[in-house]
Amino acid sequence: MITQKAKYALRALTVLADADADEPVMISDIAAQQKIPKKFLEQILLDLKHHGVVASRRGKQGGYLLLKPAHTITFGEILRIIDGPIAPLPCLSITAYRRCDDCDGEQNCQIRHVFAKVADATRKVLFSTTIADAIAPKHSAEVTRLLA
Amino acid sequence: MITQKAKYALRALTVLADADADEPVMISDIAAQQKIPKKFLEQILLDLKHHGVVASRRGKQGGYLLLKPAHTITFGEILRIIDGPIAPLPCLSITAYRRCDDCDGEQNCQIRHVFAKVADATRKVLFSTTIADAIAPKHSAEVTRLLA
DNA sequence: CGAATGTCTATAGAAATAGTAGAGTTACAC
DNA sequence: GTGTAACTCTACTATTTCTATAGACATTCG
Repeated sequence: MITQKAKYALRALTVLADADADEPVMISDIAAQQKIPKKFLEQILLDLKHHGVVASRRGKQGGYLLLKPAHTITFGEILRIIDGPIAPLPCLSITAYRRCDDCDGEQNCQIRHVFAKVADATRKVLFSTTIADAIAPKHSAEVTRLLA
Repeated sequence: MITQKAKYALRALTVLADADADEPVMISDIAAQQKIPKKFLEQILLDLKHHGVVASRRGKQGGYLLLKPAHTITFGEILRIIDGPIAPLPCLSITAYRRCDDCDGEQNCQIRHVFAKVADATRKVLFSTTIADAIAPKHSAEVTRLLA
């Protein structure tokens, strides 16, 4: 299961992707439109900002906007930022590798082989699907094919 | 990430699969061999027993054994028992479906479409890989093909 | 009988999740 | 140049989940 926070993040990004590229969208508007607790959303967007996904303008007429085109923002990228590693086992994580202290010998680990396949399959989907695909489902098959 | 508990469960099952089909293996032996806290493993095996995966014998010369052949016990089945739903979203779970209260209209949910693909890909691997595959990695490709 | 083994329930500490609170900073409008 | 509407940042909290541990009980074999 992905966290609620990740779901909020992805939905917030679809709102930004739907908006004019140069028109900031206020946190309150995103929160209202997607039924996200406003203060919680603040944290999420700030996090995304610190990771270079979105930009913000302060003060009146402020708000958030995408820092790069929607079709370059993948689901996998966002999930990594919000929920952490994609991999089902620490010893299979690309970004946060950690040895399993209870299994000796990764080559021999009977579990690892199976979950390596799971991780591959999951990554294939998550990193070939973008925010742009999400807001234009009709288009997604085509984009997926282009990125394959 | 799968839980430590699920990892323990899968590893314990590989031990049972490796043993003689009619020779019960003691909890202590499994725990020692796989470095699993014994009392924790007790709970896990009991849980697996209640779900019809393993059987047990009490008293001296007691222990646990598989209730069905190793090649019929899938990773997905075990993960469901120990960790719960496979699906990344409650509204995509087969065994524990729950409506997302914040998204109105599942057909329109932009997130759901993507994670449905993730769920499919994950299930494909998890339910076509068995404990038998885990203990005989060389054989796994063939079995996977047969089950496909 | 008695010792070895599984059964069951309860408890507990640590971490993660899902928020909430509030003081601070910036920038536009007037 | 002031006020106010917005984002920024840190801290706090309640709830749940995870990872065990403890101990009394039941069963079986020798």
